[in-house]
Amino acid sequence: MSRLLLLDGHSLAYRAFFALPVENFSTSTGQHTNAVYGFTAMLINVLRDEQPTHVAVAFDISRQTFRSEQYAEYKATRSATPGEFQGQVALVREILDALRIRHVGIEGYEADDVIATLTTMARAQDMEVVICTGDRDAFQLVSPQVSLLYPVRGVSEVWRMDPAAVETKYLVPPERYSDLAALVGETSDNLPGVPGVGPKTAAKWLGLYGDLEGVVAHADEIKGKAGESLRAHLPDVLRNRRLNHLLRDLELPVEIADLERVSWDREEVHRVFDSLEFRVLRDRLFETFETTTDEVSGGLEVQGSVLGGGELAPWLQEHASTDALVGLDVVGSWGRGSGEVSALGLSTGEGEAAWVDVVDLDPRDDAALAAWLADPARPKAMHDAKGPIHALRARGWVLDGLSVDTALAAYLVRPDQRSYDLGDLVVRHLGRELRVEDSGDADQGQLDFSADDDEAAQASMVRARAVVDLAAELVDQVEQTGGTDLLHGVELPLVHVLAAMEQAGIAADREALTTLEADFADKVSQAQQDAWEAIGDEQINLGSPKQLQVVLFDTLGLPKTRRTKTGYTTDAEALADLYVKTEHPFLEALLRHRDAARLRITVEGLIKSVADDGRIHTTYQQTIAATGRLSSTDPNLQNIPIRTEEGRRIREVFVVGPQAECLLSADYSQIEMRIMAHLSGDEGLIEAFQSGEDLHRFVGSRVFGVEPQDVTSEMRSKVKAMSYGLAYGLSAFGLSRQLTISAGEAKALMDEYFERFGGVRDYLQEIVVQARATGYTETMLGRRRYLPDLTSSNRQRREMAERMALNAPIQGSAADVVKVAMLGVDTALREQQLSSRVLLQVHDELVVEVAHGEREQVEALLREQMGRAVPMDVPLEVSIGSGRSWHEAAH
DNA sequence: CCTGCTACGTA
DNA sequence: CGTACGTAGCAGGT
Repeated sequence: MSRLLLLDGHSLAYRAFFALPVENFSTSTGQHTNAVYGFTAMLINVLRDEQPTHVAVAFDISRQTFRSEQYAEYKATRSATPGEFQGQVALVREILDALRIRHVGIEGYEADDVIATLTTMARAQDMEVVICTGDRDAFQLVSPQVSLLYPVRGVSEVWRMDPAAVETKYLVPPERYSDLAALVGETSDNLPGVPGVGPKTAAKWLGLYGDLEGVVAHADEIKGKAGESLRAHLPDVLRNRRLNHLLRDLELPVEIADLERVSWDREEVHRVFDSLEFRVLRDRLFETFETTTDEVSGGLEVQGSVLGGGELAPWLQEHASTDALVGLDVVGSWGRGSGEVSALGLSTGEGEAAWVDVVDLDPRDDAALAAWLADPARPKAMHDAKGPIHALRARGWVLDGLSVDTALAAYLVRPDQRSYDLGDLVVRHLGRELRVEDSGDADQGQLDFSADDDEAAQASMVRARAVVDLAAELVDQVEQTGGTDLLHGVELPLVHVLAAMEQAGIAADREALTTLEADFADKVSQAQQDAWEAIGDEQINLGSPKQLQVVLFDTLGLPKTRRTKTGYTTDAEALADLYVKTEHPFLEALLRHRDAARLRITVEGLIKSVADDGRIHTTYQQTIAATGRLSSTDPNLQNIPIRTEEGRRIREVFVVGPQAECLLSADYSQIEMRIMAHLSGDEGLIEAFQSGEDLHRFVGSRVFGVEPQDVTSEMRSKVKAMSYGLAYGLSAFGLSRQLTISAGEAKALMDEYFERFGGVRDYLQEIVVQARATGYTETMLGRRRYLPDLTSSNRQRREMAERMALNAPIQGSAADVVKVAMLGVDTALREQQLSSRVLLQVHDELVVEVAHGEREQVEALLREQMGRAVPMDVPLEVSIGSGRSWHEAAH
């Protein structure tokens, strides 16, 4: 039996809007999403519970309808749509498009008329109909084959209204509901009914005289006050009835057949849910429908088996001895620069597969495997290879010939995804499930392996197969988006460099760490004492913003700070501001406590991450930052303090290893500004860098029209803030706030800047124009970032996307340059047979551990490789320092 | 135990 | 109303 589900998009979204607190639902770009969320959650539930074969969503197009033309006051009492709701309907439509659910709206009519018409059409084909709406007018459509889901308690629950339920609630059958509503009136539509007549009286009359026509015909016979009132308001009643009657014969642009459920657009679903930051909802969507819909055509096929001792060498010979790509799945564990392999799954593109438990390898297998892994002429496809590389290496196997990493390829195609899970990619790009294709042939584990082993083996071989298939698809997509050079020339070779850096780690001075921790802990308790004392010894938790707010704004009655979602901010800037105003000693102690607590926590984290070899091995993430930068986790070594004296003490604990001579830190000076100069081609800025003059002094002299030597430090810091701000899409308002100058002064400063450096202005404008047209920005090496929000009708989202568009090519090109430099440095170290090693990358800085006697050579090599990483119209200046610790090496 | 929020460190 | 990250503790939910 076919079943049509009809939803009233506007009414449900509107209900959701009021049911879910708007402040709890917004994206990082500030888009409110409570209505979209509520609607989508409800849609998923209803689809799951009703299992419709056909679906459509009806929308009101505008408030002007034939009803408001006939009766100007129709719905006139409804208050203006809240600003936070506006725009969310468009997002609901985006979700529906992604789910491939048709939505219909007809100018001049209401969603309910569309629903009534579709109901009539579906009934003509003998379909069941389920209507989901918060509008009571639709009760008139209910019949034995047409039920209605009416949301209650916000949107968390629905009541199923069938004829019996309508009658129980309103005392009349559904076909009389409009008559009843005409008599009683509908406040929300601004349709006044008969004063003094409620549902009970109306139902009684309708029972007596059959229908509204009968009631009207016998109006004279009805006694008492109610009868009098009815006769006085008959015109209203008739008007109500005319207006609440739903039209069932609109001309619609769709037929019932068009509404049949089809598989959704996976790519689009991910994109839309990503942009709305609906993680839980996305999971629920996939969980609920993954098995019930048929958008994936099945699992993956492999013909393979568990190999025993002595079987791997011949298998490799037979299936992996050409330049055809082989998928490799490493089973094991890894992290913090090391790992362990327990098994390997392999598969050819044809699905010839094998699995081996590494303990089963005999010496011949081991040798054959080692040779195959290390052979650059035997191309391998892997997914997220860096971890597996650690695991293989720990077993003595070196990997070469990594020709595709599917995680990296997927990252280049779409760099703004939150994860590149293999299963997701398989479903998304291959339209298949990451599981074994059911062939009905259960004769896989012929040997005496346990079922668990066999299952693990099958899963691993399927992953290997998935990786080969994905590799082909993704390599194609990378090629189409111009990323092939970036993939093969930069990202793939970089995997090995990063693996080596992680494996090396950086030596830590444990004693110094312990001393620091104790030191910071003392400062924390001292500050805590002082803070508590300053508020009459009330021992509040200084780390709780909530408790702080009570003390600051209630107990102490200090002036309120900037609002946050949950109250008033207690951030350092605001507290410092309050201190200037009030000089309250609590604030000084609190700020001191914050600083010390933060440093202590950083040190504690570092202590926990010192490995047995006395070194800290971070993990670099190569597929996280949408701009192309690396990120560092567990621990993050890219945010070790440097700005304050106390913070810099932490850098003293990162030291040269016992076998090495010193640490060397090499960083690019003003790389982002140089990239801006290069990309914009601005003559003034290029001249600034070629002149060798201090950049900000040079720019300051142009902007303020004075000689470079007459640029004051105040002038210099202003243009410095502006220069950097420009790369982030800074506005005049933001500049004024940051420099605490008037908006007018900030505006004048920016105008003058752009007047002097017109190329920069033109470039920044052009980036946004270009990105809006193409949908993406590009770095110097062709790394793309897609920014669909550039055409959003929502100003906040659009402007956010514009700032991202300004920044992405600059930050991303800098990332490109540093990555190329890392490859160059790595290669040069090897070619010159040096044993010095690159240990850390901090965006524009490389930290190298220099082996004895290599300092000068390494320094020259760094200058050379970093300086000429990518040819540019301005010189890339590298500044280098060395010392026993990272702190000493800073310069 | 998980998640969102606030706060804050780096480039 | 300035981009890109990662981490930690709190608070409130499960």
